[in-house]
Amino acid sequence: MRQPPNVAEYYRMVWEIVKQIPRGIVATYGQIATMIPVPDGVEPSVYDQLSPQWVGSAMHATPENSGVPWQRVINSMGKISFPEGSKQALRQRELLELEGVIFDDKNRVDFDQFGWDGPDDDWLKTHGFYAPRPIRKKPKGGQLNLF
DNA sequence: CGTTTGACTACGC
DNA sequence: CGCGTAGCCAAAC
Repeated sequence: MRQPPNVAEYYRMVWEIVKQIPRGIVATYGQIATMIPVPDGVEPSVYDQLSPQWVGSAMHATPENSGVPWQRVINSMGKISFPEGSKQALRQRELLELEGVIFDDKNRVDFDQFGWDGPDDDWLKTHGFYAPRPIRKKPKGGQLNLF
């Protein structure tokens, strides 16, 4: 399945979540997927496996001028998921760099520095989404929050 | 109409 | 976070 059962509904949820990603921050396809409840009729194992691609499809289908910051969603390797050097990849990178996101010499973004932690619990509760799986290994800003 | 191709990720080396 | 591949299937060629 390259598309979820309820495409329109699923895409709507994806876009709603992506709109919450702050400027200068990036999230992964899989991260967005884990925030959305498994659709009825879909096996959880199947969902885990295909949902990241569904999110990718949702990004592909993002309407222009919809205000959805599609450029802030990249793959789990911290890279842009368009062929390197392609017009679309350059476009996405340009948009992110304008927001202050930095790419290393291997065209990767450091999640410890720019990774998203997800919306606040209040927003998640209100909209019925789960908190995303942690993408950063180190605390934000590398600060020490040990009391 | 058969083949290729995905805005992906987890997993095994 | 190196590298290759399975898993999935609608849609484009």
